[in-house]
Amino acid sequence: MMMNKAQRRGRRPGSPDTRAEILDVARRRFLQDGYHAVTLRSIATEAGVDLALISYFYGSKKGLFGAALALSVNPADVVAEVLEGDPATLPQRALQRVLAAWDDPESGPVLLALVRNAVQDDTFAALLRELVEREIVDRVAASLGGTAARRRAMAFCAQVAGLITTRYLLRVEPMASMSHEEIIRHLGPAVRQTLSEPGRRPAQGGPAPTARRRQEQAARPPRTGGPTGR
Amino acid sequence: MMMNKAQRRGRRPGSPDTRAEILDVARRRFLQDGYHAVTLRSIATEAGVDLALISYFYGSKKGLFGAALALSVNPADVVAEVLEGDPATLPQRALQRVLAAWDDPESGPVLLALVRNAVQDDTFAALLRELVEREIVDRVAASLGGTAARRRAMAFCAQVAGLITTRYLLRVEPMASMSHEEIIRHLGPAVRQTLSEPGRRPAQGGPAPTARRRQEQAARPPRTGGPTGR
DNA sequence: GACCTTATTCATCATGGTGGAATTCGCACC
DNA sequence: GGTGCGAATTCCACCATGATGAATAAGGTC
Repeated sequence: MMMNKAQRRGRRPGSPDTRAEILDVARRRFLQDGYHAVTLRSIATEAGVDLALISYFYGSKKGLFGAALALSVNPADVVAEVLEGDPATLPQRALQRVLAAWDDPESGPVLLALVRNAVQDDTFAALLRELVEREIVDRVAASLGGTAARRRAMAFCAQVAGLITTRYLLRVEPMASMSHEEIIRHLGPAVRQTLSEPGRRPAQGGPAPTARRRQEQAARPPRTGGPTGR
Repeated sequence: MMMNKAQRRGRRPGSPDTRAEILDVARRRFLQDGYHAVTLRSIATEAGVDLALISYFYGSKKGLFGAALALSVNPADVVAEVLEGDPATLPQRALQRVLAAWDDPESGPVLLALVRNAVQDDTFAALLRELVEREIVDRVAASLGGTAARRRAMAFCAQVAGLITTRYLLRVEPMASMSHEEIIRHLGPAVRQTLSEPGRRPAQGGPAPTARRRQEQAARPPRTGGPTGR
C-alpha cells in the first residue's frame, strides 16, 4: 500500500508554483491577522508545505512579509496624478485620493498592514520614511515652489498622516465613521491653508492679511537632528 | 564565602524592593529597545532575579509593560490647562504643549513607546482610542461649542496626530528637525482654520458650490460601532 | 514556636523561527 | 538514453521565548 500521506522528500513532480502558493497564503494571513499573530508554521500548513521551504524561498519572516505585501500600486504614480490637476483644487483631490485608497477593500488593508509594521519595525520605518520623503515631500515641494516649499509640503504631508492615523490606525470616533465628503469639508480648508505661502504672523486674530517676510526660511535654523538637506 | 552564586530558593533575607527593581529595569529597557526587542529573560537577568518572578508580580509581559510605562502625567490635566487660556491663541498653545511633552527627554520616550505599541497591539490601541475620544475630542468639542463642534475637535486632533506621526513615529524630514517655532508657524494657521466654524471659505474650487446641510452635525453619530466601524 | 502569607527559585512546556542534511525531481549535456 | 548538476522539498535538531506549577525560604502574627 502506498500511504501517500506524507509527501516523500525531494522535489515534487510536475511544476507546481509552490512559491506563489506560499505567497498567496501569506498575503491573506498577514492582512487578516497582522504580522505578529501569524506564524510561519500556520502559513506552511495552510499552503501544504514544509516550514523550512518558506525560509528557503524568502529567507525570513520579514522577507516573506515584504514579498507578500509588495505594493501593487506605485505611490509615485498616484502622487504625480494628483499633482497634475488644477493646483487650486489640489487639497480636495489629494484627500479624496487618500481616502479612496485606504477605504478600498483591495488596497486599504495592504496599506494598513504596511504602515502598522513600519511603526513597529525600524527597518520598515526607514523604508517608509524614505519613500515619503522622496516620493511625496520632494515632489509636492517641487510642484509647489515658492517660499519654504519643502516645509509647506511637509506640513501638508503631516495633515494627511494625521487623517490616516486617526481614521485607520486608531479608528478614533467620529473620524472613523465620517464620510469622505465630511472629511474633505472639514480638512480641506486647513490643507489649503497649509499649502499657501506663509503670511506674516499667523498667530493672532483671524485671517490677518498678510505682510510679507520671506527670508528666514532660507537659512536652516538650528540643526536638531541629522542633515535635512536632500 | 564561596558558593554564593546561586541564590538558594525562597524569599530573600532583608526586605529588598525587588518589585521596584524589576520595574526600573523594565522601564529602561522598554524605552530603549521597544517592546518586542526586549525579552523577559534579559530583564530578569539584569535585575538579578529569576524569570518566573516577573510573571509572579506582573502576570505577563504586557502587564509588565503597562506597569512600567504607566503615565506619570495625566493627559486630562494638560488638556484642561491648554483649553483654559485665550481661545484665540489655542492652536499655538496646543502645538507648543504637544511639542514640549514629546521632545522632553523625560516624557517623550514614554509617549513614543506607548503610541508605538498602541499601533501594533489591539488592546492597547483600544485603550488609547478611548482616551483620545474621552479626554481630548470630547473636551475640546465642549470647549469649542458651535456647529459640528465634535467634528472640528476631531479634525484638530487629527492635525496633532499628524504632527506626532511624522515627527516622532516616522521622523520624516524636514519635520523631524524643524524647530518648535517653525512648526507652529507652519501648522498654527491650519489648526486655527480647522477649529473655526465652517463658514464658507469655499476654498474656491470646492467640489461644488459648498452648499447645504449643516444640521446633521448636532446629533452624535450613532454609537461608536457605527457604519464605517469595522 | 506554630502557622499562614509572601517572595523567590527550579524545572518544564509549548511554540516559533532558523539552519543543516538528506532526498527527489527537472533539465542540460553528451 | 544515460549522467550529472542544481533547484526544490522534506525531515530533524536546535535555541530562544513566554508561561506555569511545584518546591523552598523568609517575614509576620498570634
